[in-house]
Amino acid sequence: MSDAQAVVKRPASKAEGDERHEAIYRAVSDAIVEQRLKPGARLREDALAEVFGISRTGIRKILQRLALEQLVTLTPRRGASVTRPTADEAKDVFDARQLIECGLMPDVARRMGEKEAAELRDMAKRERQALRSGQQSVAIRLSADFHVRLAQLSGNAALAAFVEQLCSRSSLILAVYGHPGHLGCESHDHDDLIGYLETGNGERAKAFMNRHLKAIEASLSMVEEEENVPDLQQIFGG
Amino acid sequence: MSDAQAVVKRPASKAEGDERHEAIYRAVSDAIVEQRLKPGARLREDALAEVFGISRTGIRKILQRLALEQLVTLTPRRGASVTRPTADEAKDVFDARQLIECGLMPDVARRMGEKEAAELRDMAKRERQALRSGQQSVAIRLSADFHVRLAQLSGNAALAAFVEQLCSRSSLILAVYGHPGHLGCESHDHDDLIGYLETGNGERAKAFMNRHLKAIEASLSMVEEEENVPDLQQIFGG
DNA sequence: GCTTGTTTTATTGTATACATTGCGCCATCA
DNA sequence: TGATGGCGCAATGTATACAATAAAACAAGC
Repeated sequence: MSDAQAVVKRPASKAEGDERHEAIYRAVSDAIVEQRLKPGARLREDALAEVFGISRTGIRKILQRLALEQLVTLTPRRGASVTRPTADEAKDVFDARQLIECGLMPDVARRMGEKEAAELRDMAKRERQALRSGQQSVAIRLSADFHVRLAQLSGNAALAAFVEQLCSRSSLILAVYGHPGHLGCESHDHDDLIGYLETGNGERAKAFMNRHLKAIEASLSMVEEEENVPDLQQIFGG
Repeated sequence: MSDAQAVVKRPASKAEGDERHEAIYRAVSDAIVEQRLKPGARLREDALAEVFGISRTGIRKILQRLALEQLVTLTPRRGASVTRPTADEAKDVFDARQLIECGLMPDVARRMGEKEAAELRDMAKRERQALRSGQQSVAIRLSADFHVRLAQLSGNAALAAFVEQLCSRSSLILAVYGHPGHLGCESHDHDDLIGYLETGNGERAKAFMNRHLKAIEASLSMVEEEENVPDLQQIFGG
């Protein structure tokens, strides 16, 4: 195998295509979760294609994936935009998180080791730091990552993937219904939770997670913003 | 507006494209869930494109959606094939169903009305009939539909969609690890469950669903079929 | 001046063509 | 006779070109 003359022209032509797509997907997904792309923002295919240096074909694939995860909304002939969750959807998402994340706590407590606890504590610490230094985007991301990592520790990949989706959607919900400057997760909540899990107290952790999520949901102001010109609609709708 | 000469050639060129895609998606999805496409079956883009009369572009979109739902596996440069679930995945799926479907039972019992009960009874009846008349594919589908409909009755769209995915995957799992001729759900189990739900006995229904799912999982023979020539792999892997 | 109809433009939907790559067939050699 | 290497084919990955359509800008009439 003569590897001296082999690949010189394009190191990205081989199998990096998939990696690149994955990277672009994460870039867009991160921007949405970190609320740098706000709900309602339009995502034009041409613009994305130019920014990331690939064709519209690849962009469409990524957009469809994001649409299936409910992070972007694909309107026929109108294109893609960051999803603006409705109040109903918000309730469903938090109810789902309550059922699943709480239900997972006993398993997590059972599988919790020193290494895992240390990793979680590090995440919680970085989240607090980001919050203190005013890096809201970073804090939001770390908070979501914390919940996702927790679900992953349960050992159930299917549920972990679903929790990941729910956390991403929660970020959108906070962007729409949350009070500005008030992040969902209280700064020390996550540390307290780690404590319960470390001691193997699954039921305690479950109850705490329940309160934790309820507190986040309660902090939202669920006001569906009314249509700008609803008068005509009401006339015909009534 | 002279509409006499306008559109004569193709009445399907307008907005039916989306409907058509949805129909094709369902056709493939149904074939997989009903086990007419067995795990491991290859799904060539050209072949599907020709069968359904659209271009590969549309087929790829559908294939990617199915891949995100874990019904088909997309191997780079190798194409699509019906997913063959591993034993680990099977365990995760059934654990997830246990947590979610059982957790939903109280809500379902609360929202259960006469109309809903009648609909469920009809589904259960048709399932029994299909089972008796040897229509295995129909029975499998109706059984999955029953569980999905149940989840929908909880009122939580996010969880219902997830349960739908899990049920589809369960069908694949049964195809691989189930005993031939022995369907997952016992014929009268679903009727019993409806009874508990009708009387608003959510906790009873929850416990019954728990046993029901456990019974299905227990009926599987979890033998991972070993690789044909694993010796070399083990030498290098170890 | 505001509304309505028309044209223009910009953006998405679809198909097809080309490049790339994995796989099977076949010849050759031990 | 069996294994190995090369070769051709078939299938996917990607980009681009063309068609369809909705939004917007603009003009005309009430």
